[in-house]
Amino acid sequence: MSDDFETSRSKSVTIMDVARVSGVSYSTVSRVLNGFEFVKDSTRQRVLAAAEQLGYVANLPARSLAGGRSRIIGLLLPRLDNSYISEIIRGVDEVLGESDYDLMLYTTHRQQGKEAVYVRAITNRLAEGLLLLVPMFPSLSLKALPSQDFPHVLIDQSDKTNQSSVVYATNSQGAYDATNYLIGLGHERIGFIRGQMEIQSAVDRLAAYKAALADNGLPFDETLAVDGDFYAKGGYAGATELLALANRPTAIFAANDLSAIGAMDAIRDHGLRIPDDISVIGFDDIPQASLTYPKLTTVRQPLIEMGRIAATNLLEQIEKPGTPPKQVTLATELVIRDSCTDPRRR
Amino acid sequence: MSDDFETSRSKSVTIMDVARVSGVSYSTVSRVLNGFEFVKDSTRQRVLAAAEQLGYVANLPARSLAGGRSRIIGLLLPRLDNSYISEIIRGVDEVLGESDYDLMLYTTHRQQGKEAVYVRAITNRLAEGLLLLVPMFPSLSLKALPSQDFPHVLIDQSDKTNQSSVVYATNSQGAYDATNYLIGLGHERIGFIRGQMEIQSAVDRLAAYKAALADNGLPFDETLAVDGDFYAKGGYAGATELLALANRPTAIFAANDLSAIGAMDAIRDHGLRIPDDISVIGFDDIPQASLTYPKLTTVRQPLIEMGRIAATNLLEQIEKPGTPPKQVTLATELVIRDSCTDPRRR
DNA sequence: GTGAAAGCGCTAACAC
DNA sequence: GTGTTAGCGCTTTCAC
Repeated sequence: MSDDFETSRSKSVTIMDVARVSGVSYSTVSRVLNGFEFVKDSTRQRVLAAAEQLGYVANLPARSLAGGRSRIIGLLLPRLDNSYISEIIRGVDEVLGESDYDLMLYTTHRQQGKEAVYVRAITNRLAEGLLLLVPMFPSLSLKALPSQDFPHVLIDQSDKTNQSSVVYATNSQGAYDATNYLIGLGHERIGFIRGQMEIQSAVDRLAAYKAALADNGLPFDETLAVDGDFYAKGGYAGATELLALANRPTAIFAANDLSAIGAMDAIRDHGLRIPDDISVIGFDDIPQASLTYPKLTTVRQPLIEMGRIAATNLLEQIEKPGTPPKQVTLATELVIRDSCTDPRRR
Repeated sequence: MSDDFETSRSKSVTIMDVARVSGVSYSTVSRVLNGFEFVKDSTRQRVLAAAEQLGYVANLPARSLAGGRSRIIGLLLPRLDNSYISEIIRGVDEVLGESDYDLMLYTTHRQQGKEAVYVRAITNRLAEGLLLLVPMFPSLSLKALPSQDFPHVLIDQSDKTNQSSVVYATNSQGAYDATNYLIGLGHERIGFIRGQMEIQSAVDRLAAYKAALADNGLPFDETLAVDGDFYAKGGYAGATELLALANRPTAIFAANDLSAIGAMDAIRDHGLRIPDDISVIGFDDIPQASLTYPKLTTVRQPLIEMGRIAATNLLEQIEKPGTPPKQVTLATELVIRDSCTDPRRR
């Protein structure tokens, strides 16, 4: 009974306990635990042994508060409900798994605009670095950093100021390639389902679509570019709008794969075949893209790699203060599968 | 310049600052910030205004250390690389998003066996509660808890001791239903691709497969139950093994959808058609399952719901200490799509 | 090399 | 109702 009480309720072991057992002062224990160099080897061994024996585990809050390293990095993102984000997280996690940093995950949910509050909470002695996947208004988050020097990386964002490390993909080139591919196939009326236009990649992709049209001497028809939201639902609605057009398009370029998947559903619900009646192309190449039927042709964005690079860069900033911000832009790649064909073939 | 310095480098604002500005002691500030009742309304207003004006943000480590609420809950899981896990996380996140708890995500990666260390680190004043998605050796993690009373929930795990809150699905019933369905279709030689047998659900599913066979007077053929790993790779290998059999099965029941997807690839690579030549059924109903071609028939496990229930239960334990552990088992459901058919039809 | 002591920002008795 | 005070467990000068 009393034994039970001891085991379950006894306060956790602190450096004081380790100090007592190993017969040194607790500041020496702290030194050993932090890998401080100037400690006699025999003392070090003794302390380590005592810590091991006692099952010592550092109290992170105490360490953080005292100005030590928390070994926590924060990841701020809007939500978790799509695999575009999951893929990026995986990349981050892979890198963190090899280092010994832990991940604090913050999702802002619908609390849009709350980013600044989160940023301040995370950076307030909690995390040593921050990964920002804030598609909407990155500058708001940036301004909330305690200083421009606070280690941070913006993911899927390009930077106009060169003040922050960023990881981005060639959204413009990718969207240009996709449009060009469709045009090359023989399409002249290409619908475009937009992403959320508050997001930079959505803007870039739409602009590139227009540019490709123009470069090929094709007119930009306002009615062919419809609203979307980067989700299947918006893709469905957008495609439905497009299909209702008197002179409907022979191909649809959805701003991302999720929209494309929604669009495919809408097309099927209208009794049309893909790609025979209408071609569909997406963007991102999320894992689902290769499983759809027909398999979705899309523009691959190296999501895992983006997460990995962002994390690697962040750790570098943390380990080597003063490392200048780095802007990385990764290449996208057109992945041709089965959802597009020559419109004249039908 | 000096202004810049001020904004970016100045120490973060603490309750001391708020106290000074609002002209009260800092313990009063603490009271107001913690929603303590016995504070004069006018003081409360003054403090709140000062906090707002100064842009005060709580220092979490300090609060935790002082014994206050960290409002962090930990989620310990093996890895992030499949949507089974992503779905559960989404459920957790949904609930947390409505409360004001934040999520600390720990992935043990390959560091198998390290769970205990993580558990102790997380529970050591850092998090107020812990969600455990530790398929392998749950008891190891459980033993590392500071006490049995520490708020925690085991996800996708059933509990023999009734000491912990758990959320599980009816794996046995689900696997039984799947096997029965195949038998009802007319299959007599049904291959089974196992999951990792250190995991309880893998064991449950295999046992139920055997039970269904027996209940239908069908023999259990050892060579028909092959190794798998709950991933596409293992599913591919398992199916390949099955297809090489002299008297190969007419249907394959894969222990989860990822394995089933791998199996489908193997089947196609062997030049066979699904479901005409061979039927395939999975387990989980991850988002990809409805996108495969043909669409995968599977046993649906309510993953998001499991995450949601686990989080809800955890918060309840935190808010109302003394709440007894709760064992929740959710129903699985056979989702019939297009990957299975009558073997005599071919 | 190692110990002593201050303090990180906050909560929670305890006074008044 | 509100102020005073003692820690929470740790890092980090500063002595010796």
